[in-house]
Amino acid sequence: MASVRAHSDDDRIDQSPESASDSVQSQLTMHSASYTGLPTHMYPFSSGFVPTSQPQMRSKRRQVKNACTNCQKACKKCDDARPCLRCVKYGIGEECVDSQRKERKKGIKRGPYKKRDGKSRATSTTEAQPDPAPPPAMGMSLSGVPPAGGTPPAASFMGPMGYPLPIYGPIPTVHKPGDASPYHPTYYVPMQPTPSSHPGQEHDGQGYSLPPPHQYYPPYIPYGTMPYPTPYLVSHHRPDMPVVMQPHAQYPGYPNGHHAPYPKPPSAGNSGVDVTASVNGSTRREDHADGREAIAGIEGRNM
DNA sequence: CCCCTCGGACGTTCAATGGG
DNA sequence: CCATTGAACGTCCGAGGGGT
Repeated sequence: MASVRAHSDDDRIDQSPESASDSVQSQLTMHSASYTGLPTHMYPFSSGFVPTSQPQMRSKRRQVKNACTNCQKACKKCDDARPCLRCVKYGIGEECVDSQRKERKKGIKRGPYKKRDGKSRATSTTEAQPDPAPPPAMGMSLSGVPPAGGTPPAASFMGPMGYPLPIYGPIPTVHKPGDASPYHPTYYVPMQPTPSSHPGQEHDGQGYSLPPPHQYYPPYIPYGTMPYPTPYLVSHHRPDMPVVMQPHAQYPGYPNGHHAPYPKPPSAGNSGVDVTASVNGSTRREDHADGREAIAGIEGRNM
């Protein structure tokens, strides 16, 4: 997941230098400390948080379990929320549905496994860190206590994105594939911009510009008190998308049912939201009768 | 300059395999 | 049975090119 990169213009919220268009930052994704317990979100720290003595390292890229169909088509970053941020931005929240996953092949024969080179019993996934001082991927432990050993994390008590842990919200439960799409209301409590988080920083997960505090401090809602449908009424509280959504009725269906041009997202000038991305219909992949042929293109590509 | 396209790097999942 | 392996499958970064 994800991180944020500051941009000189306030609207960029993406962590990647990628086109502003799809710079829909998926902070939600990185928030859910779900999948493996400890989130391995990407680029968690602004360079300001990373000791300069250490080479800037990218933490692992974090992926959502299941991108929505729109993001999948666009090969763009999605998040766990539905509608995802990108769809919300393009006003196609109602079309934001999980993509369908192929079933994995079975019965594939495999050759004999390579022998381990005799050393560690580290598993492939829990590989013993050869690095004595592994990068502070999280810069924290779940307990909020800085991990023992190694270099002191740059932001020991910060959750991903630098949100202080105690108010970071609940640790979502792990869901297995097939479970109903979990939704955990996520409360975004913005960190204070740091002097070091300046525009243009790459993959630092922090440097986005923040709207005035009154715009991005979400109301505190105790976990569990928000009814499930809420996400459809109130957009995810996040500093970069302080958008109050209307019920789906807000989104007019496409004429003929599909593939009309996405509405252009509101202009950056008036919302502080990333809107540099226009989704202009003719080129949207939804018109994917061509180009990457929508899903077909994806399948064809065999990504 | 902005935005879209898409190749390919990278992450995740999980069946097959191997060892205790 | 469980740990490990490794390939299938998925996500999405980011370069490059077209459009405005």
